[in-house]
Amino acid sequence: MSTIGKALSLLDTLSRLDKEAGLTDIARLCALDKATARRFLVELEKHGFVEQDQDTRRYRIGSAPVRLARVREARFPLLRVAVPFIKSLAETSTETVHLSEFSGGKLSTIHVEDSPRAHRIIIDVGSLLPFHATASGLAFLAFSPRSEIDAALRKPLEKFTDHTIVDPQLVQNLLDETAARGFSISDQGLEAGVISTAAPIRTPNGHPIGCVAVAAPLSRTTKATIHEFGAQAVTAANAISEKYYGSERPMGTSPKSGGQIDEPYGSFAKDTRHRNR
Amino acid sequence: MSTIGKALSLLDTLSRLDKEAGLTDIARLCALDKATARRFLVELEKHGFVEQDQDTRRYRIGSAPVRLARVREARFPLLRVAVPFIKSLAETSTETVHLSEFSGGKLSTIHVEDSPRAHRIIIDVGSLLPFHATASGLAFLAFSPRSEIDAALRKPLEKFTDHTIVDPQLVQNLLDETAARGFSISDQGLEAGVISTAAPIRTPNGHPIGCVAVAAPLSRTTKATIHEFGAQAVTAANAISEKYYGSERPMGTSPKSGGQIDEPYGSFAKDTRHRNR
DNA sequence: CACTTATGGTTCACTATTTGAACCACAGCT
DNA sequence: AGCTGTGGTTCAAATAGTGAACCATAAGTG
Repeated sequence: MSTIGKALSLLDTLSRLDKEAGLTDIARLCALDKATARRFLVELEKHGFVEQDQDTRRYRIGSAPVRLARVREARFPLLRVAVPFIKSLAETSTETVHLSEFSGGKLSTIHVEDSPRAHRIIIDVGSLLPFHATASGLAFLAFSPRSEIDAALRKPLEKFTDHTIVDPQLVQNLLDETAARGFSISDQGLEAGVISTAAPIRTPNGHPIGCVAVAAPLSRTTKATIHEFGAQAVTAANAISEKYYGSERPMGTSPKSGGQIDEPYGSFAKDTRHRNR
Repeated sequence: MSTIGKALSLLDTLSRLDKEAGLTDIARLCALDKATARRFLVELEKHGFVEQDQDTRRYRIGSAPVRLARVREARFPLLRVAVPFIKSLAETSTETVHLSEFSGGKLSTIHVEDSPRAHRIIIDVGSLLPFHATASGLAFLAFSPRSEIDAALRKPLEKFTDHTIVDPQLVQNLLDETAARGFSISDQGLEAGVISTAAPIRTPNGHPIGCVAVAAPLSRTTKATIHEFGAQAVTAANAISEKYYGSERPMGTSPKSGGQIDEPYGSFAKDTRHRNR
């Protein structure tokens, strides 16, 4: 792997820790030499990607990503576009709704709106969503090209609960169902007692970039409510896709396929949403 | 320079462009070989730091920084802490107020609240603030260690307007005044007809991390109003510093800007690091 | 229609950068 | 004192990075 790749992996690892970390820990977690880890950290620090606490000598994510994120969001405001829809969906569903984005080969949670109920599902911003065991992962894969599906299913599939489906063929069946239905369902795939449903946010040419997902305690859901949440997730995800790619692009792109998406079931040409804010 | 440094500089350069860029342009702007630029871009893309438009083949900032920024902000919410103060200051001053952060050797604008007036100063998020020619730069330097001041003043100082002060000794005088007063004043240093005043946000041990600045049209300001804005900037900056580094308690009260100018130097109690989760 | 001049992308011999075992300095413990 | 844990540094050995020259394609241009 290239030096750049290693340094960026270090950054990634550091960002997934839930506290600031010392040099030795970072080196161990990244499987790097201490000297190497330090050179990386120094270099990353020069550019503001990490910073070292003056007192504790520990390292944390720096402020450079904040600037980059703002630059990206200024031109490409996924969060800004998506959050109102996520909020609205959380209100109407009264369940926890979260938004994920595909980045660096992984699907990460980038926003969460908690359910207003006392008994609710808690999801952390930044958490990773395994493809085979979460509704978001299934929804993302179901609309991805074959090559990506195959690549994901070739890896060993971790069994998180008694209900996690780890047989690639059975996962493939779920993906087929998802593609046909427009939204995925994960019944306790990652966490016992939690059922989720998700729909993909996609580029104008149909490539998914993330998902909208609703997570609820299994105990208070029925097949009907889950399907209702799924349909709402599709509506929200489509609305986000449209807003995100629709009016936003001053640069001349996609001369063809001027807005039509080759979706699997003809649901969302313009305004077939069930509810909207 | 290390490979990592070069790659991160590329990322920085790409982020400062105001449109997506092609391979050749990127290579030229970064003074890199085309092959090298491409290898960097591919590597950065693998980790989500850039992405390539499928249609135009141009590159833009990817979504990985968005995730990193959220992780940082979750533990280190400068924007979340600062924005209410900036807003409040923009209201009471009726002038444009902006927030800058030091990162990677440079001072960048990370938030702007526009003046409500028709005649107002426009500042872009992401813009760089030269140390000798802006109120923010002066305020930042004035509270930095000698070594950093010397390093900044050793470089050639660009003359942006007829009023820009480029003599290192004269800049040093401004810094001394700023340190004594607690806030800086830049009279048309970067842009003719614009006067600004700024105060530093600082760590508990006094090291500046960014600035709060007020920018107004010269035509409607007097010495008295500028000093009033300066005092208000100090109040806001100190309040932000305190809240940012002070307790881990989430925001309770709304910002009050009615206080006096507290002692501007080294007034923060040492504090143990905050925890998370 | 051949020619030019852009573009993005690739190759591979050469060489500069990265690597890591061993090192130091310091701090807290026993 | 000695031990064991930090963070941080060194330098010969080896690996990873480099870039001139290359290809393929597309859009002009006479």
